[in-house]
Amino acid sequence: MEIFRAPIGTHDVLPPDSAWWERALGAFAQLARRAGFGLLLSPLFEDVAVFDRGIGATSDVATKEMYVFEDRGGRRLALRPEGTASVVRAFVQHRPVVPWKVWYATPAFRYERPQAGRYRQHHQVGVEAIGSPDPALDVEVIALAARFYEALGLRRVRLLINSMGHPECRAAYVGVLGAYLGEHAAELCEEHRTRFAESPLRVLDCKRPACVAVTERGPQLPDHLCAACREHFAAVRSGLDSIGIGWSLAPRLVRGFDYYTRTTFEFVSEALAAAQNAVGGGGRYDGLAEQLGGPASAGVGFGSGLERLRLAWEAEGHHGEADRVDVFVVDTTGGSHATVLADQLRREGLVVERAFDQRSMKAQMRLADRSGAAVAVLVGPAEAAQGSVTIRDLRGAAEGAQVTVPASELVATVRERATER
RNA sequence: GUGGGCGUAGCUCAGUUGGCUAGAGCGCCAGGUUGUGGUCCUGGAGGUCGCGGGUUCGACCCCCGUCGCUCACCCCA
Repeated sequence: MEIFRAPIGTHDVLPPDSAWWERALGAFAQLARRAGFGLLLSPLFEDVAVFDRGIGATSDVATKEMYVFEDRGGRRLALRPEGTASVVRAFVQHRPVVPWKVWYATPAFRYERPQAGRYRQHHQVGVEAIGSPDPALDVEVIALAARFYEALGLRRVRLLINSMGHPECRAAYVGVLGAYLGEHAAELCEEHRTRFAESPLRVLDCKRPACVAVTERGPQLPDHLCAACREHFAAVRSGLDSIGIGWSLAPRLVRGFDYYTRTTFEFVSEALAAAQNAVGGGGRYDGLAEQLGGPASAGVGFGSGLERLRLAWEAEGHHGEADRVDVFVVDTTGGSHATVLADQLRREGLVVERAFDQRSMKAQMRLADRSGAAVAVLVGPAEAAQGSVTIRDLRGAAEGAQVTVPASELVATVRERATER
């Protein structure tokens, strides 16, 4: 019999590692709600065109990394490769009151060769705010991301920001950049030497030393913005300053999706190797809703990869903690008392574990110890006969001490002893 | 899609120039006399040596293929 494995590039997250995921998702949900973002649930797959038109039919993600399939009705669908396009599609479909602020947590799929920090299915949390060009919204979105990383305990995450302008001023810049690259074509890397004209902006993103040397001396995006875009960008930066969020200007930061306008940003972890150091990113996409058939609507958002965040978190020296157990019920009379006692204690809000399969007392005590429980509640023939329970401290100063009390005093006694640590 | 490294118990790995019923540590299970965990001691379960083919008297060890894992490039979270 063949043993099945998770498909290539995918992975299971099991306890105790999954405890970190619970904390991360919980922290994100709380921050998003505090900032007025509501949860959006949307389908994992969409008409391929949503992504083609959304993230740009020429981007790598759309051309060679999408999980495209046909359903039984002949519809061409794709598993979502990122979060934003689906949200904007939902916006266009439902036309909610603006600004529409939503958060999401979702898997994302990209058909590419897996490596460290890169998977075929990864998971993102993010927010989108659609319907307003106000730079205060850019600030709110970026701040949410920054506070999220802080909440996770990440200290070595840096914010890089840039502005790509609106379509007109960007087009003007692309013209200037293209001309400049043409003059220095011979100095570019092998790939871009002949291909720079197809997409001059992509050259800015090239990490090869040759291209970096040329582009860092060339015309810079922020210097070619129109007055309105310049003003918007300045407002975003001063907004970040006003709440103490540090940033670095990254004039050559051009993100992989075609929909970005004006503000673009990326959070990178200094604890991770440069190849996969981006833990989150986003920006404005003021033309995207229109692209998907909706009204002209500004929008801004970000997404963050949970696997990357976990890697960064570990690289910063954090380590996982097991799920906490408050009480372990040991029952040597067959297990029926444990059923009743565990239920009673759980209804009191305590985290309660117990043994199964009628194991020996020694085995149950060993499990109790390994569970990390503060106290064990023991029921044997003697307790069962007299309607009492024995409560034993498993850790702390009183470790090893135990008392036998009437069953009616179970909750009070456990509370008193379990909360000491 | 291209290239490098690796594939032996649940996990981390040993396994001598191919040759006795394939090992260790950890983990797991059970004991160490009277109902009580952590340390210690003893014992036990658990492996088609990724899979298929080839060379050989004989292969975990050599050759070929294949699948998988991993790292890198591209790009991204």
